[in-house]
Amino acid sequence: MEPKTKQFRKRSAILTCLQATHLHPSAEMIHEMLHPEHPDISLATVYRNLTLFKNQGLIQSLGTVGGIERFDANTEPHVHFICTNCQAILDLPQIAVPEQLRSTVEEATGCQVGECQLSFTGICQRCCQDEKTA
Amino acid sequence: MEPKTKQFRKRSAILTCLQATHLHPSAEMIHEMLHPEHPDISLATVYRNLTLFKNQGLIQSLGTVGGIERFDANTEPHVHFICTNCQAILDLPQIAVPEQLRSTVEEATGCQVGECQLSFTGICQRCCQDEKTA
DNA sequence: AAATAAATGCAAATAATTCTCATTTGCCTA
DNA sequence: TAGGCAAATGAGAATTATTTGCATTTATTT
Repeated sequence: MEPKTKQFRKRSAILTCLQATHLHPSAEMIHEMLHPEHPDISLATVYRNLTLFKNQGLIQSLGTVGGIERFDANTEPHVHFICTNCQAILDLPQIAVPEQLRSTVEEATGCQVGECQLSFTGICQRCCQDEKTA
Repeated sequence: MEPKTKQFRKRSAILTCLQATHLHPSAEMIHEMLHPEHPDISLATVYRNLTLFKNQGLIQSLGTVGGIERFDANTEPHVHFICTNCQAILDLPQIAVPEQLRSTVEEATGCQVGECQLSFTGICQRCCQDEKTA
């Protein structure tokens, strides 16, 4: 569903790229992934549109890994595994986010809870294998 | 328990400061908190020692909030609330970390799980009140 | 076609963190 | 006690992810 006008071609490309990948990429990763098809998209535009999408609630930030912010087009609450060796971020659809805790937190603290993030860190399967080989 | 030698006075001061606060501070916050008693501790030393403590497992990083890394001397798994308005980080001792999920993750993915982080974001009680007042 | 508004590229600015290197400090040994 | 050594530190430069200013392009509207 290409946008009718050319006005948002680059913007759409950025969002589509993020929606199409499992990599939970950084701005620069997106910029590189787009380069073959859209070599005229600048890194600043990627950053600007990611900020825009974030404010619109179209995407979410997963925070920084190794000092670099990572993004996810899946805004449903779900769990992540972060490899501290290769910086890969994997979805863990096997694990449920304890959504019912939201109200527990609100009652216990008087805070107004928005998001809930659950993530595990460690060494991913691929890196475990590579360690053995090396 | 002041260290026997003067060698680690500054290092100890940094760790003690982090252990004594609930604020989950950044490097700069620690630097400022230390300033009255230790005006001769440089920010670089705070950063260096925090990195050291982290590698030694004496403290943990909570990731970045508003682009700034925050630290916690409590390395036990526990849950946090992060206020997206004032950047405060609160402990949520009322909520248990789902530790048993660790093995679930390992079995489901073949990853080697290290840490588990559960955090809620939203508006803290104080900021909720301030909104009404303003 | 002109006017207007939004989107973008480029390069400079920003800011948290890291690094370099000279200096200080404490410890160990002769 | 003096001298040597290694670790720790301060100061500021360097690094680097991200943001911003501004001129230009692009699309829409009149």
